[in-house]
Amino acid sequence: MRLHNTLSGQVEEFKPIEVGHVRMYTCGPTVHDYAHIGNFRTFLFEDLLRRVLLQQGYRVTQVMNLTDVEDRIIKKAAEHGQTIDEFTEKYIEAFFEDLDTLRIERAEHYPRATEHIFEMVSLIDLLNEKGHTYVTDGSTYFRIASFPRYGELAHLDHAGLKAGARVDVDDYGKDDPRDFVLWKARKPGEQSWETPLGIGRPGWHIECSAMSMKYLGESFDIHTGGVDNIFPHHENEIAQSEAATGKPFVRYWMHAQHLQDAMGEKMSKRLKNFTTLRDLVAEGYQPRAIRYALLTGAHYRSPLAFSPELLKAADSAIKRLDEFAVRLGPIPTEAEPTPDVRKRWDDALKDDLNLPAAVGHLFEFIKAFNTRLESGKATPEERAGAMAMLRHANRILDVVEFPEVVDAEVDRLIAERQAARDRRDFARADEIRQQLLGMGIQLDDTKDGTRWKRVR
RNA sequence: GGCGAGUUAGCCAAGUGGUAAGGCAGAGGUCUGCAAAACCUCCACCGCGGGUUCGAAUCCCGCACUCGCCUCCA
Repeated sequence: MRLHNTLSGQVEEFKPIEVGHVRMYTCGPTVHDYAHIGNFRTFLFEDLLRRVLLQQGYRVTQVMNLTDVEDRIIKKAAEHGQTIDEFTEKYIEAFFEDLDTLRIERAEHYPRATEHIFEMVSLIDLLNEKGHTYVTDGSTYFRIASFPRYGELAHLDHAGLKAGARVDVDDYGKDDPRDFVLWKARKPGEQSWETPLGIGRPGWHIECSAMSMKYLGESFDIHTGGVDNIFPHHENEIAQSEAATGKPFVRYWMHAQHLQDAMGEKMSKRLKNFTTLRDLVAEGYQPRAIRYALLTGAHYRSPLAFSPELLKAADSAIKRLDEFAVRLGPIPTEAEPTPDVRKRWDDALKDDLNLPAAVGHLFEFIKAFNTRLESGKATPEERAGAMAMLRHANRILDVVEFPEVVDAEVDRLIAERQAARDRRDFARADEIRQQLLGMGIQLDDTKDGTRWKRVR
């Protein structure tokens, strides 16, 4: 298995620290609003990574944080006259609903920042002891000058950082503009925690270090997020984690590219050019088409422009997969996937999660196998293998609807209609077809007889 | 200004040295009581200009354009 590592900028052979067990931390949502589909592109990339690792036989321990204390949350909660918990509850709930809608597998842990204040304070304490911090007006800062390797992940050198640095955009004082805040002193009206560091609240970056190390250890395998997290968030995580433990923090950093709007601009809350999952579902798009579009529309490291056309193409492609399943019919699933196709599929995914290529191989196979089915050459064994292959692929894609095994009533009506057709009573035949359609069953007449499938 | 990614058919997209996967859309055909599906066929000289090579979308140089990051945005 090969994965792209932002640290080296290269695709590298993946080897977990513990043989057969992958520990990964996936940066989760800030629950100040509904997540938009750009956010979900990243979460789907992480779902892909998780599923591929599992399919490769790894045990996976995945942690996804819920950032529930942050500037926007504090501001909005105050505007609503609510506590942080009251305000974020709705969006946390919505987030999990959205994960289900997109069939994103659950991680093992979803730690919340507000429930790990103690761990964060402990970590900051450790940084204090080791001389990486300073305090100004009750806020604690990380001194970047104390961590020479700073900039390694984002490939920025200190000089470059200085050139790009702006002066103090927030209200907190720093010795050096590059430094970042670990603990923010309480400001009037803000929810705060009373700790040995003073009354205040944690900075953003420290939560991920504290929570990832709590659940995964001081060194773990994979840490993911959107590319916008590379700098400063992940860079800061490395600095504070490694400064505290003296150990390598993360071995493989993986980042998903952005989803763009139809104009090719980054989708973001700030630009107000975003779409939520809920909007799309309300517009009548199938969730599985959204899943398919975001997952296969482009390799995860390439930008993807989102458009209605993309969704429509996804919808049609899924229908083709459904149709293939219907055509193979309800058959046993114990068979092994068609070997050569399986190999091409697996190899593509093992090559830095190249799902677009894998899907290409799958469709190539489907096209060829349809030809065999058409000519009547496909053996029952081959059909079983093809079905197993489709199921194998669908363990990653999770978009196909497989035909149900039997439905006696449907079979009876189909037989009755066939009898009508045999005596050329097409009026009766069409009547039965309409009747079944009313039951959500669509009939397809083929050379091999009549097939049926459920329609929406 | 610094760093990085990218430019492949109408749209999306894979492809890192041997003369372009796949999906969507489109055209024609086969099949068919009808419908739908399926199948077959057709549809790209890979941003521009040089260079290396027997041979380049793939390597090198230059140019153009797009996008991202450069302090709390997945």
